[in-house]
Amino acid sequence: MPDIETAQLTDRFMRRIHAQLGARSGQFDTHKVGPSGGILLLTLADMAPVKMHALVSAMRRDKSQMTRAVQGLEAKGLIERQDDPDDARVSVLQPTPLGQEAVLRIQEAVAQVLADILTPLSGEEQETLRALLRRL
Amino acid sequence: MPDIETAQLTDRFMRRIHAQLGARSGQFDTHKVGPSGGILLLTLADMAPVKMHALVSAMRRDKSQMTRAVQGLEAKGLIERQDDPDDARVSVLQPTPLGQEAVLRIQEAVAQVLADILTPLSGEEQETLRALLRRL
DNA sequence: GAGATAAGTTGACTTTATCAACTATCATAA
DNA sequence: TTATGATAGTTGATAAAGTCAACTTATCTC
Repeated sequence: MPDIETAQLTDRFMRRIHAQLGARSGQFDTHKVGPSGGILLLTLADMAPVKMHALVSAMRRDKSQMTRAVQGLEAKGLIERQDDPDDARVSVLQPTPLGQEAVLRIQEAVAQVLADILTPLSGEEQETLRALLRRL
Repeated sequence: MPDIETAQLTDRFMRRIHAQLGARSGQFDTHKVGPSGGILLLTLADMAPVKMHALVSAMRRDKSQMTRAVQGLEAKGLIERQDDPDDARVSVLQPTPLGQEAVLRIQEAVAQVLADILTPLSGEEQETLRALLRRL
């Protein structure tokens, strides 16, 4: 009884979110951070102040990719980095006020899209889904 | 109560599957179809015989991308296409015997990875997760 | 202090995704 | 029945993400 379906379903789910966000990106992605930069920014804001390697493992991205993504957000003035006083190797990241505004807009858009996609499920079921995913 | 988390969790989940499959791809991806070609092949086999546009909407990919992916699998001798007698525009796809073997190997690998990642959940919970995703 | 390890960065490259234009076929309705 | 519009698939060009290895600088451990 091999479970392939879960992977396929998850893939589809992700694609739907992605597609719907793309469709309305003009309305909220005022800084053109794109889907990848978007989730990064949200997660970063959520964890701020956060060190890069923490983000890398939290988001399961390659560190080289993270470097470039962070540089992008930094160049747009959405986040800023400080040196960690305890360890000269690490950068500590956090959103700028401008970044915070962007976060709010993106959050709202994502929440809306998600609410939209999740409508087939009751509130309770949505919570169940979240809870299950959280445990993985 | 904006739900951002579900998107983040799903993203992470997908990345984990992806990473673990990549790690052992040498053991099962004998035709180098890659992750994208892999899921495509599985889905295709699952729906076979299937028309391209059906695959496009089932997998939520761009049709141009689908064209190229299909050409790739075809060039590797894993799938074959026939003309639909009822409509000269459409191609009907299905795996070749060689493709079938590949499907089995990939299925096994995906199932294994998934079983691995889903261990924190009980069998019942895994089924719940699948059921919820299926309804989206 | 001498490796061994970790945090980031950079470079080169592959894989996916996106978007518009185009061909060929089919569907319909005046 | 033919003009019009839609659909299936292909191609081209380009952009966005991901991957992998090499490298620098700093920290840790013995």
